[in-house]
Amino acid sequence: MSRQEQKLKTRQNIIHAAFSLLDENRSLSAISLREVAREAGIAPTSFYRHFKDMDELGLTLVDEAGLALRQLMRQARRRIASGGGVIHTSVETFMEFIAANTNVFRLLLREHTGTSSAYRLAVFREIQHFIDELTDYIVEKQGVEYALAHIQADAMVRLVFSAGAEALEADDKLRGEIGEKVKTQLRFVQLGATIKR
Amino acid sequence: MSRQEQKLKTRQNIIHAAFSLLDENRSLSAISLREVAREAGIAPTSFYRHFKDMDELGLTLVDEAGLALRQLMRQARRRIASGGGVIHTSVETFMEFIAANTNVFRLLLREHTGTSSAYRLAVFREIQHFIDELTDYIVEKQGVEYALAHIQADAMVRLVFSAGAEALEADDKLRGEIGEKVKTQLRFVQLGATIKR
DNA sequence: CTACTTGGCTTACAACTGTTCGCTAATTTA
DNA sequence: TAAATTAGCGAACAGTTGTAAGCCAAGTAG
Repeated sequence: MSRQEQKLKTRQNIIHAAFSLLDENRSLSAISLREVAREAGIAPTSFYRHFKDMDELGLTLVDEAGLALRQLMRQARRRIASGGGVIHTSVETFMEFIAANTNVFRLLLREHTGTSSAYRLAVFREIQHFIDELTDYIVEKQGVEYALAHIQADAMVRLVFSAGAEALEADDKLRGEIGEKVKTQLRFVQLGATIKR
Repeated sequence: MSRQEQKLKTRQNIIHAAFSLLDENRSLSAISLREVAREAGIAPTSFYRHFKDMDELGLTLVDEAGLALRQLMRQARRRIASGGGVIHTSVETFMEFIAANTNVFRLLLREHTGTSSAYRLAVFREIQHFIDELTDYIVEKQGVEYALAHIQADAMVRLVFSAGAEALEADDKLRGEIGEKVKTQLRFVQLGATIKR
């Protein structure tokens, strides 16, 4: 294994270790450099060969989470194209994402209202990107004017993220109910935004 | 000053000190017992004369915040009774609350998705109470059936809290825009929930 | 007046933190 | 092959943390 390869692998070990520490009781600001190093199987001082400090690692994790979010969007669009209601399919896809990437979603959710303004901003940007894409979709498919579509998309994304937060703590049965509830709420928003007045 | 009075006063000093430490960069889990003691002007060990540990103090703070939230509701109802649109008045009242009790709202928001499940549950209950009250109001005023009213209230509260989170980081001008946006979103939800189908 | 209770203090300790320094061993470059 | 680079390590540092033990002084109860 070449030097570069080895270094990259260790770097990914660190990232993976950090994610695994972000369970339901820990936020980025609550995990220590030494803990991450321990979990990654390296000496504390070796951490510095890969990241300047914990903040730099944290921003990297937020980036990774944002990447996962964008993949989620693409997957949802693929599914919608192959039939099925838009709201239904989107919510189902989102709920599956949360179940499969719990700690990734938890990171976004927690740091969105967390103690580091840099993290907050980074997460905010990722969510904004999410809203923008949905806005374009609504303009295209529903023929709503842009400003209104943006407000609609904003509401929808907020409701879905909020439902996701609730789902994080719920068991399978409850998750199903949460999914149905948020679908109803999204339909309310859609109806309210497109109704002739 | 009697012994009881003195003790109560110190206890409130501690609570006040804790709130003042909960600025934009600190959560409950990020403030230490010693810090609170320092800010309250007592020795670290004296803290134990009033609270078993930081968790007990934290739950007390959440309770206090919940109390403030209920006062907010009462104030909003009073204002609505004396005229003005329901959505408009509610959002304005809420935004004023955030401006005047920033750290209190921040506490609720942060611990809602925070690292302590006890705090999360406590905040969750306060918000649920908020939703229940709004549900009753909707049933009474709009004549919507209970289940539907609850879903509507749930969506509205989530949107308002989410807007509040955004407002926390915004300046006055942006806060105004956020207020207008969430009003529009609430009207969407209301329209969508009450429309004849 | 005396005895008791108790809020607050000082001292102390072990655990943990981030970070500096200098070394080693192995890959890469010349 | 010789020289240079560098990922990783161990030891050590000063700082912070929560909390235990014991003392004191002042309010309270008899």
